Amino acid sequence: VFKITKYAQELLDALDTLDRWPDKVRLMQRNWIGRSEGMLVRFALDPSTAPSGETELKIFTTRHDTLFGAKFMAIAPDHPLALAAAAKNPKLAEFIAEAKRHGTAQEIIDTQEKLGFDTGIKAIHPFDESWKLPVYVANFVLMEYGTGAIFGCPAHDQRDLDFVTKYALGNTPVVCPPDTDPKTFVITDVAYDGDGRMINSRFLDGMTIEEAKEEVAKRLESVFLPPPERGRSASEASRVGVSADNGPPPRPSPLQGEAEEPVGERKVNFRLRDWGISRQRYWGCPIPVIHCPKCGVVPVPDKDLPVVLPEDVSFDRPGNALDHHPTWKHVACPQCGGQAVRDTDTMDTFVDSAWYFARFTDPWNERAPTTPAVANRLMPVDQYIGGVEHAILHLLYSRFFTRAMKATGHIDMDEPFAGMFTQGMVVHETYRKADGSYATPAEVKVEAGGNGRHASLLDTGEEVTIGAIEKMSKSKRNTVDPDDIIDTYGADVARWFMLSDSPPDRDVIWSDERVQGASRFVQRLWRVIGESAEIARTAPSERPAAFGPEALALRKAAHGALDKVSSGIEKLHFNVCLAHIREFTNALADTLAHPEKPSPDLVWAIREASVILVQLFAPMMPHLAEECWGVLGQEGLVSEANWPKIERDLLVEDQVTLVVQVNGKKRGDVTVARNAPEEQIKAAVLALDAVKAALGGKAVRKVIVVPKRIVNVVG
RNA sequence: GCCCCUGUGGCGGAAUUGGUAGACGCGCUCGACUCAAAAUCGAGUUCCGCAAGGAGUGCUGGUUCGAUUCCGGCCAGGGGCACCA
Repeated sequence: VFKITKYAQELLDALDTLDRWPDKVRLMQRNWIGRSEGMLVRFALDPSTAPSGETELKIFTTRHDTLFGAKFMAIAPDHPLALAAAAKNPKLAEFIAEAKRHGTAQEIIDTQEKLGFDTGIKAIHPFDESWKLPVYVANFVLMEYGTGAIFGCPAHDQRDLDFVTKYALGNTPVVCPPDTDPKTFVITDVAYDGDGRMINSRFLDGMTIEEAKEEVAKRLESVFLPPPERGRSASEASRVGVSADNGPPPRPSPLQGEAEEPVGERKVNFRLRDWGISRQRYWGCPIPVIHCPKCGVVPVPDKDLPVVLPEDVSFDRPGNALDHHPTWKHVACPQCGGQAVRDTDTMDTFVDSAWYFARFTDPWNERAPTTPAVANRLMPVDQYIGGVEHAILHLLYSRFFTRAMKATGHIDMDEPFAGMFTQGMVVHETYRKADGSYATPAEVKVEAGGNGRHASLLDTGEEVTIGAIEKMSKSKRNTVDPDDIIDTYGADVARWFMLSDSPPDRDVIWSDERVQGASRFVQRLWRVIGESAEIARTAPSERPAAFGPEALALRKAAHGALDKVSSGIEKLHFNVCLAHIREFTNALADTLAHPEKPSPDLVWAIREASVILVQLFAPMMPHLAEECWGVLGQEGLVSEANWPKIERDLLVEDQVTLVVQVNGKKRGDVTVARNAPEEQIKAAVLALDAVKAALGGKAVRKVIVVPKRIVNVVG
């Protein structure tokens, strides 16, 4: 077991430092760690009812403000007190066995009734020794969380309310919602968990929930009782109740022994549980431990590490193949040399994935898992990419493991992944035949008819219905074969399609029609580059001193695209980048379409543009790009070329077109010099016929000029 | 049940974070080329309207000169956790 819970707070706090992680993933981890602030409260037991001398019941609560709404206590079926009581009560034992049988099944939990069994044990309210609460064993209380025991406050907890309704224990509201008369406020079948003021709660009355929590915590922390082992009488316990209504909280008296413990203590509880790493299966790293009948559990000495799995295993029997292996597990004990056996459990494969990235920084190190100097230089991972399915376990374990490796000196950092990105899946629509069975995309022909799309089987022509778009799976038969894709379209088309069709964090729908669109674009690119290369051959080697309007327009398109794609890639906005590349390709193709013989400056611009174009799509379509690079007569490989330099002055326009609105509605536009003074812009706008018409003779109240964007005339 | 995210044309999706909604593409329509088809090229394509014009980013209120963007309330779809006290 790895004590990941020791790091719960730290793993939670550090989430705030991971500013390049998706909020969604951080939130999921936060919920998984599940911190809640509450109190541990010791309820004394009425000794005459305790099954075997128990003196108290310790519970965890986050709603200590509602202590005066308590109606019962409930303990988990496997709580020690429940087991002690069951030992003397066969009916209770039966109830516990029944509750455990249902225990874990997911679906059942939703529908399962809240059942309880009254043990006959009575707990004493910490603020009133005369107030006795029945202790139930209840099927909805979990031993794994908190102390496995709760106090039930039906008015403000739905589960408790459901429970109480069944066993007729009643409820007392202790928090009154704002703007509600406490005298008429009652709880019937919906518990109130909102904000409000305390009622029916003696010294807490009138306080807010927060104030009440604080008051209860202060009082319970300052009352001491002997620890449970020593045992004590109910009258001793009654000291807790000394705090009379509205009286000051009692102080610990000097008479009380040092060993005494407070009745209540503030406690932070986590949902996160420790990480049990043992698995009874072959596929995992063996746990490097040897069990010796004389020496007990002995770790495998460093010199014998790593423990290697046997390769001659058979899986013809159910159970653990390692355990069945005839020789592997038998070894000499490293301490006494006697006969001993290896642990045949292997580690959870999440253990391996929790630090492989650190190993990758120096996989040649034969002596140690990492070479700290190298790992510290290369880590953390700048950009980690994976599916959301790993948002919690793998990523949390990796964060924990990195901290553990810091503690053991294998790496000197806390967080393994500086940037994190969760990409979507490739999904596909499904096709269902009349008999309900699925057809694969390869068997189906999809046609777009007048009223929507239709699908039919290729061989028989049978109509099939187009079903939901789902994650590709064998059972739904909605998979496409990568080999077929590469044979038909090539890998570059597949890449281009997947990048262009959806933002990378969303699922991409594999659609043959759209893939054909990508394929057409690839053909077009090849033609455009071919034509450009033809012209570019005559380009002057010297950069022209001046550019004509057409050359200038092309250069602006090239550097504009370069600018947008460069920044888009950084932000992982690949689909938008690809749209800009297409736009730029269209601009280049338009220039090439002119029949006249281009002037030298335009030829030079065409060569510049086509080189930039190839470089822009090279990250997405490396094969095509290298071919084009060669066609353009460029040296070496695009993949090794420097990213082109943006000429920023080409991005600045001398003239800007401002949209003109009247009362927020677009009525026209006006083109002015980039730095035109506001007064000049206003005059130009008010002179527009469209503006005059829209105003309909009304006086202008205000003109709002947003530089380089918009002018709004308010009439 | 609790928490979170997302709703934009027939479809996938853009929109410099409050400033021309629909970039780019798929599909569709028309045209050119062709005996014909495919491919290619050109034009069009949010809706209503012949048009002028009007409406429009799930619905509904609000803030603002101006809202897909911000705020409140609903509705729908998806995801996470799930008897967590």
